[in-house]
Amino acid sequence: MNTPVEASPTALPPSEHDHQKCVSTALGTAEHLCVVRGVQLTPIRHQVLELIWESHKAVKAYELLDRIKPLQSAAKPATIYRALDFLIEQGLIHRVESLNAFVGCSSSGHQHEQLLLICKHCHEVEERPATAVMQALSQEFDQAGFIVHSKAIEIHGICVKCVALGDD
Amino acid sequence: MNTPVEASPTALPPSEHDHQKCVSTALGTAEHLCVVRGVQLTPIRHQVLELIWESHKAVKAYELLDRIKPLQSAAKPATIYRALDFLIEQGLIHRVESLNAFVGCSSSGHQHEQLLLICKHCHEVEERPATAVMQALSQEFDQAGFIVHSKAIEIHGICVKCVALGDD
DNA sequence: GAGTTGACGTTATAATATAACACCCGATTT
DNA sequence: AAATCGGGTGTTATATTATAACGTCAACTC
Ligand SMILES: [Zn+2]
Ligand SMILES: [Zn+2]
Ligand SMILES: [Zn+2]
Ligand SMILES: [Zn+2]
Repeated sequence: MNTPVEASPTALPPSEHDHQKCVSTALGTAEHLCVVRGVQLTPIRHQVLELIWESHKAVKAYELLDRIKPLQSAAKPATIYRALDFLIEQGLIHRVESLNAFVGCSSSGHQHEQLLLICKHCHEVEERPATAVMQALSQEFDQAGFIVHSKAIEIHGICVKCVALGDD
Repeated sequence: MNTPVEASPTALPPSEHDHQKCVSTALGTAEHLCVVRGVQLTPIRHQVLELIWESHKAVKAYELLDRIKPLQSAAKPATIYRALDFLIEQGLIHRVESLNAFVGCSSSGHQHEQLLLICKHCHEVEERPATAVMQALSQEFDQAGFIVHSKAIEIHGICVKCVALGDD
């Protein structure tokens, strides 16, 4: 019961939802965390984060490059990759390994390394804490004697919204 | 053979183990499955599978390309990627998404989409069924209304062998 | 024996990512 | 103030990973 500020950023992910709120919450949290941590959310980094949050879909690095050029005409691959590295380090975005793409983290500052549910139809990515899964995983690691550094749990399929639409 | 055909292919993964047995079991199983399925384990595909099984480490596509050239001097990227596509389709290898690399499947023909434990120190990949985890996952998907097509569960850290050696 | 299919050869290029070095600027030190 | 330092960025080049497109050949089929 510790954080009043970051109540429930994007509990429901893709639906008819107030996406402006997703964006403003994500950016607000990011700004706050960076101040607290004494790291710089520079204009470039902020813009990249904003571009990533334009939707709940995972975005490719070169797509971001194209989209940031109107704002940063000098942008080159390194520009984007450096911003992405920063945002990942700060836990503000996730890299989706199985897509070589990036998606906003909807629980920045909270528990990380959640499940990613990736819809093949609408391409949106839903993040879920899945505590039961994580507990089972911990037991598995203990059994295996494996010391975890990081997890990538990426599930591809059809999201509930698209299932409802009959797209499978 | 003194054991039933697919008894325990590589239950223990990286240790002082009879790796020749890993290899011959994997290749034998592959040959058998391809016959049963009426698909062709051509020389190129067989060689690629063999090269992948040289160790329990995940191997890069271009590494395979270099290593197959002595045998197939005409080999080009497409040669390798086509063989890899086939082997993945047949469930004989896994693509390790977070490494852009490939590793032999130690339970070909059995249940798939297991946990991959990837050691940052020795780079070996251990595959585990982790049934408790998979059950918890299924429940999670039911709750989310998500229809699964495929899973990539990749855990990075230090394996039990390297922990024992004090490398963490 | 014409048509179809699957595997492979070959060339080219696309897509993803990093290395290396230079410059700027603001903060700290002298 | 001058020197120093570090973080962020600009810039060029290159490395790494992956696919597209088209041709050939051999086997199988009708
Ligand atoms: Zn939203
Ligand atoms: Zn969907
Ligand atoms: Zn072995
Ligand atoms: Zn290890």
